[in-house]
Amino acid sequence: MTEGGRGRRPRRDAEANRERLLAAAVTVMLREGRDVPLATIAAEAGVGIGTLYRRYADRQALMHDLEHRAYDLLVGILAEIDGTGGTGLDSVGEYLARCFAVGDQLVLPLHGAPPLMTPEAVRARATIDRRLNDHLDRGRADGSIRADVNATDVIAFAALITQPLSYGPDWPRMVRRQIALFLNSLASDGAVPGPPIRQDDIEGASPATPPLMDKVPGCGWQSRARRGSSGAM
Amino acid sequence: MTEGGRGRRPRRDAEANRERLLAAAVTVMLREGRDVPLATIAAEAGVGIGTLYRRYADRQALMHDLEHRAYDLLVGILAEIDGTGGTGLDSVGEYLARCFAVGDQLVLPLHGAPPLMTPEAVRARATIDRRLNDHLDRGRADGSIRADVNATDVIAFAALITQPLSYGPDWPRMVRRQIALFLNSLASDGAVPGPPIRQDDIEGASPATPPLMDKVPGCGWQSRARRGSSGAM
DNA sequence: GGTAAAGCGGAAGATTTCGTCCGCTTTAAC
DNA sequence: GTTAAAGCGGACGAAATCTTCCGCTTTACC
Repeated sequence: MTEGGRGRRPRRDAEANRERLLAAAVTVMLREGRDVPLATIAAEAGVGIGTLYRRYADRQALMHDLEHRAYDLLVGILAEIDGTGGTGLDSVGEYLARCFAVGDQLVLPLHGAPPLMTPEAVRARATIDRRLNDHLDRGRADGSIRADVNATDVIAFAALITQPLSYGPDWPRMVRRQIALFLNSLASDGAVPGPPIRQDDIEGASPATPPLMDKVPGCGWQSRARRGSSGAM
Repeated sequence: MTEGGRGRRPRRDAEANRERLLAAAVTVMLREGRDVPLATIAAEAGVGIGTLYRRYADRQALMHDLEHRAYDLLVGILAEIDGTGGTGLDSVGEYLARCFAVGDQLVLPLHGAPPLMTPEAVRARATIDRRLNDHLDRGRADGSIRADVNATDVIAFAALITQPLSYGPDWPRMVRRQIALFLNSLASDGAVPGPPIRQDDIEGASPATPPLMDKVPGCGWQSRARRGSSGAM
């Protein structure tokens, strides 16, 4: 921002600890669920609880940082795929497969809470939408993808398959089948009812009575403290 | 069980309170997330915290009862559909639409924790699998459904779309599109890679490193107390 | 090396939630 | 109406988690 070149350079260990905290958060939450005590995360990272609180004001701040990292991951995947050849459908399939592969990393911050609205997050989502639409356009041009689906449909499907479900050891195979069925649909020519939904429809809209888990900013996502502090807000 | 006809009949208000507790649990969890204090649920139900604890030993017991109720709901939906006419594909579509419609009720107990293994739960899942396969068979006979998909594929998809996501007010429309795309695939004749997965594969398997959220019996699902009591188990 | 600022760690107090306990109320049976 | 058992409610002690605070350590710069 307006940091200028004035102050002293930040300490190297500080940045390292930040990385370690994020990685530890994923590891521990994968193991014990999203509600692990922050102390457990700090311990996994090998730092004191004070260090965690220095970096992140509360649980929510940590989750937000994880969400940013998740978007980086997705944008990175799309960048890699851009280089690959194949039809538009191939690219979409590759994207979905890779999303699922890194799902554990995404699912923690990305699901269960309303999308983050920071400039970076909004920009990342726009980028993902644009790149996916490019692939879809290419697919329509090369005849591998039907006309009436768009990036939002792909993103919605990706959101579904990257969620944490516990259906046992066969789950990955089951999801692969779901992906195959989805790609099948992209290639077929049946009609999808209703108008396509564009990213702007979602991005602009108010959170409006989401189905679950986000009264104010989050549920399990925000610190359990100060739950009832502001009443009806 | 071996209750016999011996003892006094249970009080009517006791059963009423039980219903009220289950309904309140859904309401409140929908509003504040799965981790609401049990006291909040009791308050919503209009009973004392003591009454809740009389009925349910801990949070997990309550969740299990909710899960049973969720299975009842699904079996009920299938029973209703059996009467309906239409192709096999129509029936599957109707099932998915109704699953999504009652998704809020299902999603609380059914997702995020490994499937319940009580006799009733196992039987309910078997019933659901059987009924869905019947519809699929009928669909294959009437030509509306391809050969290489089975009930497990439908159940997996249903599990995906009934999850709690917060993608704003357009989410229902987006899911309807996903359902349409899925039905499209059922009707098309592309090949799904890999062998179909049968219900037995899942039911019999050990929980085996599920992707998230179930170290021992649950995470947010079990009481937060006694978390670290038994060490490595 | 010396110095000052930044970062670190963990103990301690505050807060929230759990889960029990026991006296009071309601119900079913007579 | 009476009685005894079952059910109810909420205060209370225990336990877990959050969050702050401050003395000690490490780093960047000279």
